[in-house]
Amino acid sequence: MTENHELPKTYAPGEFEERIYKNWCEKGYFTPKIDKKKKPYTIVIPPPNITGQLHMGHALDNTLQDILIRYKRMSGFCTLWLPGTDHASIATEAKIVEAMRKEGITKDQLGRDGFLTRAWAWKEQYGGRIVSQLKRMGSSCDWTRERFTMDEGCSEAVKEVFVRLYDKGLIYRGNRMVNWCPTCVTSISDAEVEYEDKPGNFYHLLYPVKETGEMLELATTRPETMLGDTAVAINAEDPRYTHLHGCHVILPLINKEIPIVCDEHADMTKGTGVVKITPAHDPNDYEVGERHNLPRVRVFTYDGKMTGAADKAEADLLFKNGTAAVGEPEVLDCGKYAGMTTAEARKAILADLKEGGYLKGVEPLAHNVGTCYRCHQVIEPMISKQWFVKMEPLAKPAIAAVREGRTKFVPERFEKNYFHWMENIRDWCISRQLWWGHRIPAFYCDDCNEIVVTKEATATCPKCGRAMRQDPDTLDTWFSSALWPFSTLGWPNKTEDLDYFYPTSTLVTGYDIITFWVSRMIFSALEYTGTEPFDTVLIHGLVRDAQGRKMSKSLGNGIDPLAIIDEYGADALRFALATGNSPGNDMRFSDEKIEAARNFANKLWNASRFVRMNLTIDKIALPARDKLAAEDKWVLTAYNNTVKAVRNALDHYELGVALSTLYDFLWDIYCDWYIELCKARLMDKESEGNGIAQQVLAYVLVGTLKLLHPFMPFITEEIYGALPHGCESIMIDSYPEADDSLDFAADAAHMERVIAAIRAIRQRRNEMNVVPSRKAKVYIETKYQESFGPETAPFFARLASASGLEVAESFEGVLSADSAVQIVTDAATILLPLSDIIDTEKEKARLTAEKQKLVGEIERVEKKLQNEGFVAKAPAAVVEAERGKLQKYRENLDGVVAALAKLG
RNA sequence: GGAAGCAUAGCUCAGUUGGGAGAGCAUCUGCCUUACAAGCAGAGGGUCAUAGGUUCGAGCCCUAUUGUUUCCACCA
Repeated sequence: MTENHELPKTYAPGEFEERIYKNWCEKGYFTPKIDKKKKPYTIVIPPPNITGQLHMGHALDNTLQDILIRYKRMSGFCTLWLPGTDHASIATEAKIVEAMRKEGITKDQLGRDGFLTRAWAWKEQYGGRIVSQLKRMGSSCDWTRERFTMDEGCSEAVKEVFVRLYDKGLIYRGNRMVNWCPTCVTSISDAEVEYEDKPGNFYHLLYPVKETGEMLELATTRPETMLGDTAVAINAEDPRYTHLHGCHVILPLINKEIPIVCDEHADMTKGTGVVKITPAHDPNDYEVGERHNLPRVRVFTYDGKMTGAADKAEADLLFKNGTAAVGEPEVLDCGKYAGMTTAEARKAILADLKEGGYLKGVEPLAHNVGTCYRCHQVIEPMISKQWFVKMEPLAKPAIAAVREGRTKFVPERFEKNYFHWMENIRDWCISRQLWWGHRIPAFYCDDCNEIVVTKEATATCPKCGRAMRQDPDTLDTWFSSALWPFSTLGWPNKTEDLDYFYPTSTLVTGYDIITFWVSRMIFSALEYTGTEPFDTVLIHGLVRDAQGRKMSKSLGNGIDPLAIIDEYGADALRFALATGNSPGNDMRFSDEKIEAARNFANKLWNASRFVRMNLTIDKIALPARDKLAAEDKWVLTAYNNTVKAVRNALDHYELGVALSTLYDFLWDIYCDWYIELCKARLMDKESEGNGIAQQVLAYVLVGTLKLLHPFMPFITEEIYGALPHGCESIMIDSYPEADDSLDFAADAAHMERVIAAIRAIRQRRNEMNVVPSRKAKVYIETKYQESFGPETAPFFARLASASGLEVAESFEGVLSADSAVQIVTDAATILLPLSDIIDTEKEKARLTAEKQKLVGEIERVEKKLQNEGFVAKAPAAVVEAERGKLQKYRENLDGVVAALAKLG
């Protein structure tokens, strides 16, 4: 036990948060010692991007994780919260390229090695920033185990997985339709495409039919793709076009003959029922092309321009020397359009179509177009040679794991999202045309087209012995994130950490990355480790601004968590994020919320200061039960109920509920009532009661601090250190457990009567505008005289402006009705001799109104109790509670009737 | 087109086995009552979106409707 210290007068979190965090680190509290006798509890952090700064989403995510991990640590688990960061390939590369652009340097000028050197320097510079920001939040991560998705171990795991999947036939390379971002110059996966509504036009074109000479009308939103058309489709059932089966159209502008095919894709109910087919630049058309064996003609370059002679020559060479892979598209020399951007080409082509009489009309049309989730530019469907993961065999066990409850989502409804995605899954495009990331471990022989996939850094051709060339592409950043729960614990090696801490316990993340990340971790873990990666996925929502808008850079409405910490303290920030937050729901962050949080911290601080000031004991030990006063038993009962409620809420991931339970207990029960009730005993230094009050005050306070510690780690540690304490730090002390020997429900009822009387007196005095400085004697007529013993007199004096207390069965003949205000509760009638301000008529009216109300209540309850269905079917406890209510109402009514009778 | 969430006090939101609705902020009244004015004591304010249903009993469960948000798919 360290020496107790005084608490400064004002709550100033800036004074102690940093010191406390440093001490925790130095003591090594965050680093678990593997103990086979203890149960492990593991959380792996969702690794923030190295490009990032801490934002409110991180703050929420990490607050929730820290609450769980601290709760479990104090509950005796061997806890590991494993931190780390993500290389975020496309996001980081984009930032570095942008920085280089400002210096006038391009990637090609720098070269791959030069670029990577620069990227690692970037990582060194910015990667640590977010870590130090997490520390300011109070996150109790084990920093000795910090990882990075591109560190040696994680990279090893990535290679291992790639090779295994390739050998198993679950990774393949092929020409497929992919989402292509011409701005980032890379493919992106389906999950990375975001659809946005953009205004556009519907262009009605006319294609001449070769055999009949008629003009066939069709509509398109993207006329610039027409040069790549290799067919026109109609529906076989469409009576309008039966005569065209087997015919051809002449593609305008380039006079190319292409067939009319019958395909289900052509929808008779839409437009003219005719659709142009561009297999190289539209996913649906691609499939039509597959079904009808149509040629694929590419007309766009990978950086968003129209193809020209050089592009055609390059592609033709592949076909000529036989190195073109299956599905390789032909390339068109777009002639006069070559080199134009797609936007320029659209304009030029439309002008030419119009001139040739091939443009029938234009109508405006708002439509949804896919955009890149990083740069928000329109994505271009392209045929491209990429690496894919075959998803179906991997998805099946992942679906079963959740369906069978081996991994649970909280709240459960997110399972539906998960199933929907998993059950409709398409193969995962994992190659990216980027440099920053895990390079694909595939090697090619330029001579004999041999492919070798290996974990080695180099390869020689097994056929001709020539040195092989490594694939220049890197892997989707989520490929390494998918391995995070086990790669960080040492997999594929059999490490002690992996053996003990894996599978992990809880994953905490936002609903926005369930498909990107959570689902991929689940199928990856099942495939490689044979077990699900975590027991429970706790999903939280987004943090929005005070108006409910998403926080975003473009709106400029982001709130910086670090600025909040500077102004209000990390505990206040954590409180504001945790309180009222329910799983899966978005929340708003506002000044009012953070101020309320800070006020609560201040309340706790001052209550503790008060207790500390009055403390002369140096060890906390609950006094013998028979020494306890009624108010002690009352507060201990409430405290014990709070322990139960908080633990129950935490065990069900209802962190917000747990916190508001603590808020209510600390503020309403402990501060507003119990401390006030103790003041009399505390002032009387000589009495036995003084020591008793100290003990109970301290016991309940320290217990409450421990309950609060996971939510507000700094302030609770600081106060704990100033009070008699059992451990060198609150964070390694034990979390309170319910103790039913502290349940004094029967004795607490006495206190409830006193409190009800005090409340009634205050209310009456307030209504009558009696200032607190005017004291009045309190006469209590009651049949519960043992509840209002002489020891309660100071309560009335202090809390109800009483100048004295008299208790009797009746004061008939002592006080007349017009000389005292009559206040009726169910346990007592209270008389206040405030004769000069009594208005008898008003008193009558008030009591009559009360009587009416009580009669109504009694009728309602009686009716309920006479209902046979209710008495027979409702639980006994509910029926009993109703009977209790009825009795209270009746007692209350008797009092009111008697009071009225006295008034005449 | 498919799915999900939300709709409760003026505002922001809690309300988990269905048993007479709560908090914070705001408003009004009165208090420097020696821990705290970032506070204390009180007050007002709600057909729990609408319409049905199940039940002895519905804010909570079921159905439909309206408004709103989000996700997924598609839009030639």
